[in-house]
Amino acid sequence: MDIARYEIPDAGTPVACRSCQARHGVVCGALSSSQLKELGRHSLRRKVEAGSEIVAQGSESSFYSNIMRGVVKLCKVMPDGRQQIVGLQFAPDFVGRPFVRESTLSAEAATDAELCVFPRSLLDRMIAETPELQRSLHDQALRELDAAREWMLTLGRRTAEEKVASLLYLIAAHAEPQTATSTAFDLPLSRAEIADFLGLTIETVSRQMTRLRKSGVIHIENFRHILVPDMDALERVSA
Amino acid sequence: MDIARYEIPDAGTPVACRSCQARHGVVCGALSSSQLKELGRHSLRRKVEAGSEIVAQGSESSFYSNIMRGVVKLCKVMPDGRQQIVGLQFAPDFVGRPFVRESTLSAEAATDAELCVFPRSLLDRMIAETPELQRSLHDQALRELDAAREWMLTLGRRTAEEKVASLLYLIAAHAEPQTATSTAFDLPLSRAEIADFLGLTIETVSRQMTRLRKSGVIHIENFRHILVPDMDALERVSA
DNA sequence: GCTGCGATTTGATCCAGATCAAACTTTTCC
DNA sequence: GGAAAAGTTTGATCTGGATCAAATCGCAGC
Repeated sequence: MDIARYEIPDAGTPVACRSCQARHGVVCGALSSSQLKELGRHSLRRKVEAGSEIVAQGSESSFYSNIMRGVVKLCKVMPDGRQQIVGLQFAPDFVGRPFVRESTLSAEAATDAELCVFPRSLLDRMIAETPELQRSLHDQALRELDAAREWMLTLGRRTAEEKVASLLYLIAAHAEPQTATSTAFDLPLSRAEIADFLGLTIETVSRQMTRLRKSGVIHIENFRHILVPDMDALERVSA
Repeated sequence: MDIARYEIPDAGTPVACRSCQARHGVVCGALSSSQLKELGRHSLRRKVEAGSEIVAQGSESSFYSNIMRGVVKLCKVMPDGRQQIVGLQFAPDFVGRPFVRESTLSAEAATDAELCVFPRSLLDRMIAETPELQRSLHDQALRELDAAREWMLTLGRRTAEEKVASLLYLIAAHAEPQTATSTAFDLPLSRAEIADFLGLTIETVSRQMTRLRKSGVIHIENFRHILVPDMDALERVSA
């Protein structure tokens, strides 16, 4: 198999993926060392900047990726332009839809990110040969399904304030805690993206952020940097 | 393994599951005939009536099921009683959350239904031994994930009328078509359940149903029986 | 057939969040 | 360093769907 055949525009350095060889992650944690080596030979480390599309909605993708660093948003767009973010993925998640070529959603880097990109055909073969890998991907799919259903509850039944608090809580839970109770992080999403995640408008998101700030549940610095002095308090307002 | 150990209250007739032996379905289609026989020996055919709970939110379930007949709704409830239906499952879907014992949602029969119930420990062993079964369940999980994400778009970005039309379209798509364009079916959900699926109130659901009826997109008989003369028209108003 | 009850529809009013509009803040790029 | 552009906040007003209230329908039980 020749890596050039799989080269994608602006694909980055064709080096074996060190992080994969460290066996972390949904895919690489489930592979034997010879499989890791083979995957490494056909992988491209690719830096993508915030906003660039990884997979387009409606397109057929010949690639899967592992997220090495950064945040990826999964997005659905209606013909008239209405838009909904249907998932957020963090390192070391796997990006791609096994078994179906055509994507019903787009994947886009929400922050600057680093991916390990490899050909679909190769991983599909490894999935078929490696029950442990199938299990690992099955497990990720089930975790994503749990998360999606939790978000359905948020979208359908929570108020605007609860929605914003829930999203902040979700993101904070992926950041390093500062102390036992407090956490600080940079929001990976703009107000517009938050609105698209929560089924709100940017104005409503902004107003609810202000509300949370005035009530002391969060501190905001420079729009993007958030400090949560007490995670329990944030959880409480997210209902 | 003794089936009595797994007996559940009011569990129904302990007969081998004929339909499973016919190899249809997510689970049974992936098993060898000896596995089918073993699963059959430990299965209970169980009739459940509309409204009865199959798995309770927050409980630990020792059972999985296959849906033989009927519709099952997956539901999340907030401490204050707000409620969201997060999935509908039809025969021959598999019901249960592999790998995690505690359920974060409840499963409830939406219509009178018939299930094939069997012990978690047995299927977990078969999953570990049978890549084909893992694959089949992985595939169902991914289909459910696609569906969940489609509903996130509906919940977040569609209007009340589009929501109601989308749900009718979804259910109609599971019914036998009458002619090339028209379909008739009995709604498996009450107005209250529809509201809980769509993040609306029963009054809004009722008004939108009336609206769709007055515009000729659907005909309603006896509250529950729906005729869709033109599926394309219904799809159009669901945006 | 009458009665009572749950499910549904219909009507009147209210309000959370959308929309429209403008100011302000930060970043980008000459 | 300054101007334009992009992102965010704030304010005024509107509206789709919620809430409150009542009538109607269909069915189970007597």
